[in-house]
Amino acid sequence: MSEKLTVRQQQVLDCIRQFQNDTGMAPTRAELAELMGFQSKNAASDHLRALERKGCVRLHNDRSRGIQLLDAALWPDDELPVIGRVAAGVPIEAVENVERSVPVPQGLFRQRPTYLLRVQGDSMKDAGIFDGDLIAVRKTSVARSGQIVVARLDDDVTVKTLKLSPQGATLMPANEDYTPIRVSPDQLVIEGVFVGLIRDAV
Amino acid sequence: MSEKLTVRQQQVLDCIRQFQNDTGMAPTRAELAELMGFQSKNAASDHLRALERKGCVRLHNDRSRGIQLLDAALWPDDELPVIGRVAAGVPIEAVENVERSVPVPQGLFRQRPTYLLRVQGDSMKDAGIFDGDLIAVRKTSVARSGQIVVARLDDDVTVKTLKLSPQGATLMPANEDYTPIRVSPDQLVIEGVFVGLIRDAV
DNA sequence: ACAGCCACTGTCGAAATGAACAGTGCCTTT
DNA sequence: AAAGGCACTGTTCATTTCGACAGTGGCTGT
Repeated sequence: MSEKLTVRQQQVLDCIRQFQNDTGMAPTRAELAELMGFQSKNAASDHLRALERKGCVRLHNDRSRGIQLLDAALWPDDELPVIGRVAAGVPIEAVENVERSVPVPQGLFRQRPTYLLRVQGDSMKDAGIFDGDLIAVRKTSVARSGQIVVARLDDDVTVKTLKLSPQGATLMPANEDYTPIRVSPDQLVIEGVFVGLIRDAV
Repeated sequence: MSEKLTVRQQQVLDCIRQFQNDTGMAPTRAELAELMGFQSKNAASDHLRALERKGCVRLHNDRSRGIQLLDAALWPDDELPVIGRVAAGVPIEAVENVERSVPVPQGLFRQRPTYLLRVQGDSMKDAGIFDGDLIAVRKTSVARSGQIVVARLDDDVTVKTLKLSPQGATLMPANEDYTPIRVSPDQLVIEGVFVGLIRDAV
């Protein structure tokens, strides 16, 4: 996107955000200078111009407190694809699999998901993951023991809790009607890790 | 919440919110008058004073654009408040209860939620609602049997499945360690219905 | 060495803004 | 019938606020 901010500029931006959070309005140049400890209001002006140039902020000419935070630019909420049924042998993110797409704002989940996956079956119901739920998945090929992962097993995509032990890897369901699946490391392909869940009530 | 607004006052409030959404700042009295079609900016001033008196807005003296939208009026288009701990006796949406706010895009849930509620306890774990989850709640005072509702019982807020029968209402937990709660209709206050869920993995 | 960015101090005038004062007419409640 | 809230018009005035101009010193890349 735009240029990187200097440390000072980031501080100024945070300061503006804080002020706006507290008072519901943007600071004037004088207030900003006061908050940042500047002797001159022009220091604030300079910073604002820099922030505008770098695309973080929009300044409305001749309007008091005319500082509009362009957080949309900083935190773009892109549309994430919803992966429905995954066809055998096809990469999980292939277009054929995309059911629709949903806007997911930055910050909704602490870890940014790469895509959403429509859950099929209730093998994870004791972990609160139900048939039809959307799970937010961060694409990665490594996972720690205990994480809920999206794994591919012989062209089949499944969601399970990963257990790693000296004896090998196990994919644990969270439903007593299902049995754990032992896998050899070379057979197991991690597609991503579970970072969140979205459920839509009927 | 405080006093009811007149139609005109509601229009003014909406106008302010719209302006703030578009420009990132509150309107001046002159701008507000222009937007509302007033010939005199004092008309805007009068409305602002009324809105302040009714608790919808806070006016910062002698500060330009010093209009701070309060509580319910504040909640911008797609930012929903997250209600954390609910203090006894306090309306559920009171500012004191708001933990933070989270952007929730239109269309993420089929029914638009009014707010998000942080779940405490695991009384609904068999329904896939876990401790710490955020549930999306649509504010309403009526609910159908079988819906998951947010109910208030003697200053206590609880999430349960509502069962209505000729004998009365029952709040059903989804966890065998908890027992159903029978309530008389006059004792039961429905705060809203469950329309969705957001979970953030650690 | 010199240009260019960064991070400031200090001053000034013009435009933007809030707030107070003085009215009007229409309601509703008492 | 009087009182009070609501919804405005119209005006003036003190402040606030922005934006432009004039400088300083440090640091970085070329």
